[in-house]
Amino acid sequence: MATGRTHRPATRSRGIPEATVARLPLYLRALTALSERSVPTVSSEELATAAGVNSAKLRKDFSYLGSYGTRGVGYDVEYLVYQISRELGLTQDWPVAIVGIGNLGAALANYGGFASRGFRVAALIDADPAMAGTPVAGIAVQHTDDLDRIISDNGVSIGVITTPPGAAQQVCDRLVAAGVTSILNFAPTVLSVPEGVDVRKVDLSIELQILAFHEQRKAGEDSAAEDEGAPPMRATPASRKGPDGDMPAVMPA
Amino acid sequence: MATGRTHRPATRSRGIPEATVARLPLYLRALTALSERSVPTVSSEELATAAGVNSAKLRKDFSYLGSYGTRGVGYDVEYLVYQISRELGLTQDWPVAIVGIGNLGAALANYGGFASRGFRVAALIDADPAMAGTPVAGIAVQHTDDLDRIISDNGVSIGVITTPPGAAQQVCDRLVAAGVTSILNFAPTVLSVPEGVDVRKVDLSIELQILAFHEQRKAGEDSAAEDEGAPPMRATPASRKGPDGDMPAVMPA
DNA sequence: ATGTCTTTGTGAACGCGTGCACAAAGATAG
DNA sequence: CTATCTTTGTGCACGCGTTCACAAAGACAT
Ligand SMILES: NC(=O)c1ccc[n+]([C@@H]2O[C@H](COP(=O)([O-])OP(=O)(O)OC[C@H]3O[C@@H](n4cnc5c(N)ncnc54)[C@H](O)[C@@H]3O)[C@@H](O)[C@H]2O)c1
Ligand SMILES: NC(=O)c1ccc[n+]([C@@H]2O[C@H](COP(=O)([O-])OP(=O)(O)OC[C@H]3O[C@@H](n4cnc5c(N)ncnc54)[C@H](O)[C@@H]3O)[C@@H](O)[C@H]2O)c1
Repeated sequence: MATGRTHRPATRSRGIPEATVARLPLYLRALTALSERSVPTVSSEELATAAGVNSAKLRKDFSYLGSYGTRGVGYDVEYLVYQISRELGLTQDWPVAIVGIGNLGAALANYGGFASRGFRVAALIDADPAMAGTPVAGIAVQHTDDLDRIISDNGVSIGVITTPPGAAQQVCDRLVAAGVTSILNFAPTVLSVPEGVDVRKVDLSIELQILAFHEQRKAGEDSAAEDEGAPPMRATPASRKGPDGDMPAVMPA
Repeated sequence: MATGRTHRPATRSRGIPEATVARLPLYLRALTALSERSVPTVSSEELATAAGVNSAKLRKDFSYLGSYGTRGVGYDVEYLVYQISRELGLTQDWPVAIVGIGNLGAALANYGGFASRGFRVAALIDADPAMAGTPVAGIAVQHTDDLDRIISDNGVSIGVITTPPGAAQQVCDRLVAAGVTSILNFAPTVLSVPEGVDVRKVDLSIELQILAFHEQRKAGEDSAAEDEGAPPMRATPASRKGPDGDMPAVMPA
């Protein structure tokens, strides 16, 4: 088992804070909408409202990219769209491979907004031999055996994992070995990757649990002193187990 | 149009930091796996590795919940599973409604891990009349017209939005009006909600763009001085400006 | 009971992100 | 050209989150 980094070391890329990078797509989306309405310029206040952020934060974010605004006027929409697109690397084409074409993988493959910004679904890969050749979203599913070649041939550097949790680490290792350096992981698994590989995870279950936490707090504020059930002192509280298992799948021994 | 909060004011719930809350599900998942292997106790070091975090961070996180560890030994797995579950509100049942049963909505409805931790898909709602009555994942899809009643009848407080972006705000407003106070939004839209309503967003496009940014950086490190294409210098000189009339496009009127 | 050894719980320092508040910059009018 | 007005760009302070490092706490052996 590879002793890889689990956490990316807060790269602080070229002076642009990570938090800012995460907001750039938000600005870009709002700006694109303005562009489509042929709005020539926009103030930081207006744009901030559209993006749902503080205007000072937005100005500071833009200041990391350079001084693209005009005082007294605002920002030129088209110019800013171009600059942010370039900064995010959206002016070039990014071939993406999706591994695990089940419910979620198929939905992603069918997703139109996927390809709208330079991201192109270059390959669909699944371990099920029965799926090989079957077209999903107009693309024939290919078998895992050829993963290495598929990644190389298409120059894929971004991989999307939508396999069951138990297979995620293995798939991840193979993707990385084949040359993938960025992974978007939908499986509820902590992935270990070598230095230099970025992993971002999308975890529906975690999101819901965070919501539930706050939800419980809201409900508990009124009925303050609520009796708690007896905490099991060293007992088995009938742990409910999911059908999916939700296996973290990290560390075998 | 309601002037709702877009940002939750960093509630700082009962002294537990938001960052800690976001990690609790991660710990819970690792602990559940240990529990299924009948591992009785675990040290902060081991658990931290399994969850992919720093051990000091984990201990500090747990310290917010109370002193549940034993020095020299570690943490009792079962007990900790129970405590975290209770803290997250997972000991109770959370009926969830999914609105917009398309590619993504159907995938979510079919997702088993959804129901594995107290979250129960109570209703599927869509605006398409043709879908009304059609069973998806064993549940009949209901029409948007009955949204209000469906939410009330099932006591739904958590709503999931998987409609097209244009419909998201409207659906959100109706959900909130019906009593929903937590929303998980998959549509690429900035939602406005009144105070007291939590919104979390899952945005695939943003994740990919963040990956692309770092990917570009990695690639550009070697081929440093790359010539940029001609940036479009100021398209329209802008005669007419909409100071307040031009709405930023994200929120449909 | 005493000593040793392991691991927790936390004080303290540090760095990052956020938001205020304002001076500088430029547009626009007279 | 000068005055006024708008909006950017940023210095600064503050709070949150992270991490180090270690004393205290308990288990376990003798
Ligand atoms: N469906 C959802 O809404 C949803 C939501 C959140 C998270 N997830 C997670 O996403 C993942 C996929 O979910 P799903 O509902 O699509 O599951 P699924 O069972 O429908 O699809 C999984 C697919 O992966 C393929 N697969 C299995 N092992 C593989 C391997 N080693 N290499 C390549 N392909 C392999 C299977 O053949 C199958 O087609 C799971 O980890 C799940 O926990 C799903
Ligand atoms: N499919 C994906 O993988 C994916 C990924 C990321 C984001 N998204 C986003 O998720 C959303 C849904 O994506 P999708 O691919 O499932 O789209 P889809 O078109 O397949 O499904 C949308 C569904 O919403 C229903 N709908 C439309 N207006 C409605 C309304 N007012 N009330 C209730 N239902 C309504 C439609 O009838 C349809 O069934 C979109 O906003 C999309 O941008 C999808």
